[in-house]
Amino acid sequence: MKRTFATLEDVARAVNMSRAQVSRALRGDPGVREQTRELIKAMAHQLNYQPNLAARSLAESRSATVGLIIGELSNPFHVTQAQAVDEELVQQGYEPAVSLRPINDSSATAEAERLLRLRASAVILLATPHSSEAIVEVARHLPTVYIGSTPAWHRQLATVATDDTGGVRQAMEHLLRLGHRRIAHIGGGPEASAADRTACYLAMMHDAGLEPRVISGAHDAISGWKGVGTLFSSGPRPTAILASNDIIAFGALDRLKSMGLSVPEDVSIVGFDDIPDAASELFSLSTIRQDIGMQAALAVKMAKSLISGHPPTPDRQTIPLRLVLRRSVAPPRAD
Amino acid sequence: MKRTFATLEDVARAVNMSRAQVSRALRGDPGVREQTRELIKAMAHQLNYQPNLAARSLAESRSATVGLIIGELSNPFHVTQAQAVDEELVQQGYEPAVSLRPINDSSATAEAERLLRLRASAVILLATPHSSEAIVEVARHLPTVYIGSTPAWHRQLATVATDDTGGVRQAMEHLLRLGHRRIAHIGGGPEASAADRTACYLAMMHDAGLEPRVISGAHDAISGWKGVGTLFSSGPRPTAILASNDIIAFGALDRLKSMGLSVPEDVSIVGFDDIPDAASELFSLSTIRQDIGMQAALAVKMAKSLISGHPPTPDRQTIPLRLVLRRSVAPPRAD
DNA sequence: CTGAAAGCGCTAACAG
DNA sequence: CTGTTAGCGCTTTCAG
Repeated sequence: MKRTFATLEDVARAVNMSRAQVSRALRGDPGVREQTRELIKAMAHQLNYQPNLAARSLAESRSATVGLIIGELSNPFHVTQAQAVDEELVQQGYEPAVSLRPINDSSATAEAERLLRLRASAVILLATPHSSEAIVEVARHLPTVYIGSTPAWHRQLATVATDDTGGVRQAMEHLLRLGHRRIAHIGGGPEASAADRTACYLAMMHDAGLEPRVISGAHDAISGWKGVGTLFSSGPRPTAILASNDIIAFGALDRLKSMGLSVPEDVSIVGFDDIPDAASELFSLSTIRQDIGMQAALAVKMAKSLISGHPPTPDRQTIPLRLVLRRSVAPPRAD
Repeated sequence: MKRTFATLEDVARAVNMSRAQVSRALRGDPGVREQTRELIKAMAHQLNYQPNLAARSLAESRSATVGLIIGELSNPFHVTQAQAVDEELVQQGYEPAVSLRPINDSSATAEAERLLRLRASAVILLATPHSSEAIVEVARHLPTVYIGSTPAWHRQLATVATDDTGGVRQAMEHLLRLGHRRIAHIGGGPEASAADRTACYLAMMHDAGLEPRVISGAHDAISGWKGVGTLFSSGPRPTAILASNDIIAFGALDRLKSMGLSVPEDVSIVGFDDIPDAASELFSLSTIRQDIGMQAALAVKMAKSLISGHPPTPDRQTIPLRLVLRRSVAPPRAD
């Protein structure tokens, strides 16, 4: 079953021309008579010619491959982000090399070396690895764009950061303006994004002269579920909950419903990320939207600069966020 | 910033030997003195040598690349499946080329050609594309393993099928044995897997002399949510619901809770797939487990046969399913 | 066990 | 506009 492919040589012979000319014609190089190009293209098609990308990158001694490493595949936000970056990469003529293997601080080097073997010209890191050291370690190997909240610097590294603080601020201001006073927060794990959100929540509560209430968990549904359990089992009941991400919010929403509480009448709730399901009738979750398309476009643009050897300036850009209001938020019940 | 890499030549020169021998040593070819190999390896490491995979596959005129195309990235089941296949592929020495772009019947050819350019030696299709024609179309291009329920045949195609019927049968038998009589079904879309599940449900209800009740939707949460709305707004209330997959079940569960109904006291519910969240406290969903590891291993094994030119026999194997009982199922309330 | 030589399929630099 | 000539970095005979 070993198939053999048509080569440039085959096409060249068939049209009685040189390999070089065929190559030029097929790649859209200007120096080819239009008529010739048509002929060549037709023959290539007829012979079922597909360029051998390995040969090409060997000859060009560079490759269009850009690695794409995804944080948590179990997090729909990361998956959506990955799709956006992938699409942008393809659009810009790159060949994404996606890795589904979870990468942690210690496997980062191994993954980078894998990309080196593929002669990837850059890598885009989605919210992973967690530590700045590990991020820098990757950047030491090849041009790197990191999308996430962890601060890290290296001459071969550019960062697309999320304005976690600005996002939380918008959400909190809205809740406060509506009259909420007992606002609780269910936080994510130790990653920078979660930590930043929690820190901003605390600061805002403090500034408003209110008593903060933080439940810490991870960026998953069960944390939201448990968090609500804890929040409503003792102490004053919150009238609003700020979740560190949408998944937590979903878990929280679920628990509230099974406790017979309704949203937003009894409790308002705000998430973070605006993942696809947030807009669904099922949740109709107010949340802080991350503009994934903008992130992706910026990340690829930065990768391009890095590849060309001109690190982008600034090497860290922050994408603004905005609050999207849906049915999960209302003024507190007058009581 | 154009980095240049150490080549085999560089290492060879450094140890005063030929490229050929260095190549052999590094790849673990037997014909090398152990001491020499050590020396070479050390030098390669010191020079930070990373083999150029493009050059290798060009020289070998074959590549270790295997494409992996994922059905719906928004479906956690598919994502988990993809990770399992990816891991198995790596374990077997292949280089997965994952595609995040959604593939439909018409883009199938384009995607196959992309893989051809990469000289991928095979492709693994996860529940996509939907039609047998499109699946066969891919197989016409390169050795293909399809994991899913759509029946399709081609000499270069092997299938890992799910025993949808067996799975539904187990679930239904269990519900019937517990005494449920009003069992409703919320179905998925037109794909083969969903259709097979629905067909089996209908057959089982018929055999038991019971009145079937089918709500059709898609394999997403909102379908479950809406389905429950419909089921409980008119007609006799079901005591059990068989969902075509776990996501539908989650949506259903959610709606039931907000309607003040409790699971399993008021309604039992069974899903399909056993995605990671099903086991969570949050849902504790009884479901039909697909053994993802077994699927992945079989798929890669089949790919291997196909690549070596010996199509596996049989070319379609079915993975058995089993019912996993959790808290979402109980006997019907005596009324 | 080791080396020399011949490509794999493509692009690039230089002539016409 | 088109052809010729060199490689890109690696594996693979085929000789020693």
